Amino acid sequence: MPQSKSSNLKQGITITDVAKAAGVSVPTVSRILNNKEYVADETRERVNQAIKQLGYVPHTQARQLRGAASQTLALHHPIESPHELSTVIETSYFTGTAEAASEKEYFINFLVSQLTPDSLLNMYRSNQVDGIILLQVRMDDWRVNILRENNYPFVMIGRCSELEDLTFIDLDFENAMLLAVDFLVELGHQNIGLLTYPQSWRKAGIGPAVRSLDGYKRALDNYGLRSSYREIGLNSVEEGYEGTHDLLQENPELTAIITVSHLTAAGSIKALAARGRNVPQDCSVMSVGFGGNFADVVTPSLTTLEWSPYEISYQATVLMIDKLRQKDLPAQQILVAPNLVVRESTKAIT
Amino acid sequence: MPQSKSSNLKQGITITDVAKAAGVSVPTVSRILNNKEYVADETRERVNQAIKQLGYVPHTQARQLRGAASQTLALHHPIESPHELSTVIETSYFTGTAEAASEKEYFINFLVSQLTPDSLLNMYRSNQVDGIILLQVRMDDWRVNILRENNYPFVMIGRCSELEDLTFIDLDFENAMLLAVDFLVELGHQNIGLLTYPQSWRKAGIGPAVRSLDGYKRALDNYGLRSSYREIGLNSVEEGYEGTHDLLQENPELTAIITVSHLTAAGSIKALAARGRNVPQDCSVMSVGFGGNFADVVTPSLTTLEWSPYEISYQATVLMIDKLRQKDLPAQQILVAPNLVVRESTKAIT
DNA sequence: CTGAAAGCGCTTACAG
DNA sequence: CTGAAAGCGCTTACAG
Repeated sequence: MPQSKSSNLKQGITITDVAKAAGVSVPTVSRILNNKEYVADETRERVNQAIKQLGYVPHTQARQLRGAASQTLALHHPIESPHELSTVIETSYFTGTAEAASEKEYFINFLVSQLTPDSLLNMYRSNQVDGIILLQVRMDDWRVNILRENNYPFVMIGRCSELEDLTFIDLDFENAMLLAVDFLVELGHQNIGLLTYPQSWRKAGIGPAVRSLDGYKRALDNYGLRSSYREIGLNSVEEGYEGTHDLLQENPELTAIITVSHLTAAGSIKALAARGRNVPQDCSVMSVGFGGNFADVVTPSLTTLEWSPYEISYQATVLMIDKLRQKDLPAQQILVAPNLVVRESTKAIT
Repeated sequence: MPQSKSSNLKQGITITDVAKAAGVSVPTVSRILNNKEYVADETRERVNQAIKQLGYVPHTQARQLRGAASQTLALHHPIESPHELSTVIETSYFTGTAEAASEKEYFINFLVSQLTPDSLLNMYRSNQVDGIILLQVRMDDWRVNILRENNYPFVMIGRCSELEDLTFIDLDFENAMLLAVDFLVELGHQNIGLLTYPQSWRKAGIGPAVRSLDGYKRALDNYGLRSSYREIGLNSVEEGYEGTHDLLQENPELTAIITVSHLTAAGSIKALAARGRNVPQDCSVMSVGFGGNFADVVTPSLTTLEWSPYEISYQATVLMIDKLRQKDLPAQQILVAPNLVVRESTKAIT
């Protein structure tokens, strides 16, 4: 097929062309495009043939103009540097969201630019999005406050403190800690340490940080055990390494360590090795966090309590779309329990 | 602020409202919005005030309707199941692309649905996208063929065989293998094995698979060394584990193994340990692939030749946008060399 | 420097 | 069941 000049690329086939070719009016074509009733079968067929023959595709923006929705969602993680984003967000968040959106014929935008209250509202006002999925929600979150106030649709992955009428799906961190401690106690462990989220996160009211520590403390309380934890970074092996040294300095009796990321768990195992303690013979290590390939890469492979970011983001996206399509839907609030996957890094006390 | 009913949410402030408030005509507001010349300073100020006061934001779709571009890009990886996508694509691909697009005021869509020739063309015809960034390009790639034939703009991350007038950025796999072998030979290694991409990939003409093996063979030839490789999967520790056993079965003399993913490298180290060979004392292992946290998680930490998917996808997106903005730009063709990061898994022969 | 008019491609009432 | 008319929110020539 010979190529046409690039100048006439943009002016594609329009609905008018189709109408002409089929010998009908434009509204009739529109009706057929939108599967409305009251169209003669014979007409429908003629028009569909014209559509096929001309290779006609409706113009996305024109369809959205009639006061209609943009059919677009956005996913937002509040982080300053987009480059950093790669280290804190799982690929599966993107693919889960994209997949659900695609299935329901929505578009999805991933917001990476610094978002201000104004630019957030503008997303809605400019009809760029119909709804936004919020990640990394704080107990008191400005995004939630402003969207609620303006009555713009959104859902949270995570949750804030005032939840009335709000739709969210969250990982049940508190319960996860209870499960982790239960698991370890059952193996005979009595000295269980924790390497958890940074103190700054907890002070900033970031859910996982607050709830993980709460859950851990509560679990140890239940068993009458002594707590022993460090609040550290979670995105490097290094931090797990140092945190473990500090933890053992403070409490050398530890026979089990819980971490909140697979990276710090790896560091923990390395630090134990450096102190002549093999995992799992001399100390158990388990990680509470997102699944993925990390757990198998570590030696010994990591016992985990894990969530699937794919499933969660997929579900969040479905919640968002349901909410948009059914205005009167009551708020949905979902807490997801993690799956226990026992690998090699934990062992019963003998 | 009291909440309004959801029914009047959609009808936002329009350009007409602004024009009225400022006492000017609609085109005048439009000119100011678009920074055109010939506007009296006094008028401009009055209008800007009205805009601010009303919280006006232009309607995205309406702007795009005037025959204009959609200002939207898409990223496409050809995979059947979107769920699988999480395991083959790095987060940084998304964030690098999203960041570059955002900076240049483009939107970006990540295509996860099964794409057919028709749906691919429809993306352009419906004005959903102005251009597409292609991942995982095959030597003979139907997407490339069809887009080239229709003269629609695209860029590749990777490259096909017929490159005339095509813009791409690709990882230089062939050179990477030369560098890896150079590095190991310099450490005194003479028996260097390779765990590379699946044979099916190579047969399908997927670039990295073809070029990595070529590069490896050529490098060993240069040094007059014997080649010894296995074509395996690259997305699990397991496959590296078994591939290494097979490799050593065939050639027990190996003192160094190159892998093409950090996951298989981890498996390789585990397999060597199972055979009583410690890394790096008894055998060196190095991985040629994407950077990220994996390298540090592995014990011992992995020596790598690594690329940054963030940088590469960022750059690809810039190439795409440049191409769209400057129609007469000549094709850009960029080959990226990997960075050598020496960690603990390689060692000189003593 | 500014406004009246036309039009982008489509959909939605309204007649018939 | 189908078409003529109006309009979505904006931009682009064209006058003045």
